Formats: sequence, C-alpha cells, structure tokens
Amino acid sequence: MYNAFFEYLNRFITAPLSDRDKALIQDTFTPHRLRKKQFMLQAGEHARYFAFIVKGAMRMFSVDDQGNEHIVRLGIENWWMGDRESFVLATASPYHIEAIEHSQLLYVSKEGTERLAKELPAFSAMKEQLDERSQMASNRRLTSAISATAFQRYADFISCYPELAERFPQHSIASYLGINKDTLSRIKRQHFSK
Amino acid sequence: MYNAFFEYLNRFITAPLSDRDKALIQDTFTPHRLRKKQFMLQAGEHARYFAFIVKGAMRMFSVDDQGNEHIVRLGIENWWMGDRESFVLATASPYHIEAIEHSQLLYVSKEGTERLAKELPAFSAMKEQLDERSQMASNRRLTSAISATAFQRYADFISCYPELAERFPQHSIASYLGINKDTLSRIKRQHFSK
DNA sequence: CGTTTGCTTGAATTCTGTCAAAGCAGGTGG
DNA sequence: CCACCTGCTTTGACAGAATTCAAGCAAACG
Repeated sequence: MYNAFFEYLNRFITAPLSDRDKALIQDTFTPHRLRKKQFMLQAGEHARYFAFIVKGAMRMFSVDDQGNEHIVRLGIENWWMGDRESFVLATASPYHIEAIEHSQLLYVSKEGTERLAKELPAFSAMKEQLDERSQMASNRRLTSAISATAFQRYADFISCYPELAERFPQHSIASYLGINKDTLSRIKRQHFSK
Repeated sequence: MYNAFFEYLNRFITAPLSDRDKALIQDTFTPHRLRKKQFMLQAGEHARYFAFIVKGAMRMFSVDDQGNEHIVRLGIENWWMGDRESFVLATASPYHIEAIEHSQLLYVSKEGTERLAKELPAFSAMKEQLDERSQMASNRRLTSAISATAFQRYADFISCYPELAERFPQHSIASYLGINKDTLSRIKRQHFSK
C-alpha cells in the first residue's frame, strides 16, 4: 500500500528514497480503508488527518442552510485529500469528506507532517511544489468561476481533468462547478448535440 | 521606504531583523513608484517581479475576448502583488496589473526570493505562512463564488475586507466578485435601503 | 466651466434554478 | 429470467436572478 506513495514522492526528487526514508514514512503514515459512502471527516469535527489517496475516489463538500450540498473538491489516486484549514488551525471543519468508491488512504497527522518536513527533504520539496501548484490551480478555478459562463467552465473542467469527468457522476461535477445539475444537462445538449 | 517592509517582516518572527538582514533586503528589493493608471505588468509579458506594496492600491485583471475586464485580485498597503504563476514558471502572464492610486512598491526578482528564502529565516517563515493563508483565503473565495448568491458574496466581502470596500470603486468590487456592476448597485439597494 | 468617472435606474432579454415527472441502466434477490 | 430498487440523467414548465443597453445624475477634477 505504501509503494504508490513512494513512487509519488520519488517524482519530486533526484535520488530515490532510501530504506530509512521509507521506514520513516511507514512510521508516520497510517493506512486506512473506506468503503463507498463512508466518511473520512464530518462537518463539525476537527480534521486531525490529511490523507494521500492510494486508490479510490473522494469528495469534500459542505451542506448549506437549505440542505443543499456544495462540492468543494474532488480527489482520486495520487491526490491529497483533507481540509487544510481545519488541519492546520485545529478548528472545526465545515466540510464532509466522503468516499465515492472503495478507497485506500494513508493518513498523516499534523505532527507527522511537521516531522517529515524536518527529516525528509523529499517531503518538504513535495510540499513546497504542491503549495505552489495548488495555489495556481485554485487561482484558475477562481478566475473561471468568476468570469466564465457555465458552459466554458464545464469545457475547461473537461479538458483540464478528463479523469475526474469519467470518474464522478455528472451531478457531482455540476456541484463542483457551481452549476445546477439540470442546467448542466441542458448546457451539454445545447453545445454538443446541436 | 523599506521601513514599512521591515515592520511587516518583523511580525513573522520573534527576534527583530538585524542590520545585516536589513542590508540584505535593501540589496534584494528595488523601490519603484507607479502613478495612477500606470502598469506594473501587461498581459503577454513575463512577470519578472513580484511586488510588496508599501503604499497605494493596485488591481490585477484580465481582459476577455469580448473586451470585458475581470478583476482577479486587489491589493493595498502591506499586501503582495504579482502573477505568481508567470513569476514562478516564467510563462507569459494573461493579466494586467495596474496602479489605482499613486503607489510605492518594492520589486523582487525570482532570484531575489530564492536568495532570501535561503539566507533570511524571516523571509521563508513569511513565505510559508503566506502560502498557507492565501491557500485558505482563495478556498473561501472559491466556495463563496460557487455556492453563494451575489448578495451573500458582497456581504462576505464587506465584512472580510472593509478596507478594500472603501478604497476601490464599486464597479471594481463587482468585477472582483464576478457580478455585473449594475447588478451590484441593485443588490445594495434591495438589501440595505429597503 | 466642461469633462471624466462612477453610481443609479428602467425595460427588455437571456440565463439559471426549482420542481416534478419520466426514462434508463445496473444490481439484487426471489 | 423477472420484478424491483436505486442512482443518474434528461426534459418541460415555470419562477426568479442576473445581464445588457441606454439614459440620467452627482461628485471630482483639471
């Protein structure tokens, strides 16, 4: 189960992980399995773990006053999943995180990340790059949410994350894009079949 | 001109900056002044500098195919301004960055940031914290852009950034929020005067 | 002053959301 | 093999929200 994560980490460094590094990682990350519809986190809880997704598919979402779900983030193999704000600041999370498929995860605590950041250069290199990238990704998403039409947003999503488009049901993608599921269905018809 | 930045940095560390630190900073950051309507960056250029705003107000925006402007980011004193993606990846920026008021800036190159990250703990501490915070801020903005109504977004903005609301014209704020300026005007009337 | 810049407002239009109904798999158990 | 359930998508009718375009007004500025 750790191998996928070792391979992932190796992509951020030049020299591959030593056996000591691997042992350190195995000490720090805890394997976890979630079945479809099981929750990694429920709103109101403090997110004590961040997770690397070895296998499976997850969604993170909030539920508003009217009971509507809003998907904030999706994740599959080799992605990270967690509410960073709750994780870092130790505050109650407003989000639920749920497995959409049977999933294999590696959990890490805040202390774990801090230890690794100190002792494992590969990990801090990864963290830095990831921060940078997710910064950029969320900027793009923000820009398109604010300035693009519903259809453009969908088209961007499809071209940017084709794997997600196949993996998640359309209504989830609609929610992720901030579009009503009915509207997305109509938009697709207008732009593709006609 | 550097003093504002020294004070800013001091808030991220326990021991205050030494004279050597200050000298290093003065060697690395270049003062720049922009008058109202002057550009720090124009779309198509590579963003070779990131800027700390000592005084003034700036906007970063894109222009779409129809010629409409979309404000992506606003900044005032003690904020950073720049297109991080273009800065880091050395790609052409899709954004313009313009001074809204007469502004005083401190420019830093990519090499400059790398040098400081190595040699000045205060700087890397700041960078890390800032990454974390801006991560959270853009997550929130994203969530509200996707799931909130136009009014809610405006109300959130006002309570979150009252300084910006006073400083920038209403149509800029509308653009920042992804709302039409006419719509924002109507929304305000409906919710506040009635 | 005249010009510019920003804010408001009305009317027509377009876009999106809501609700309810129907159809279409795939999976399950009898 | 069939009946049934469940989750997902599509569609129509309607209501509501947001955009566009155009006009008018007020304050700020040179």
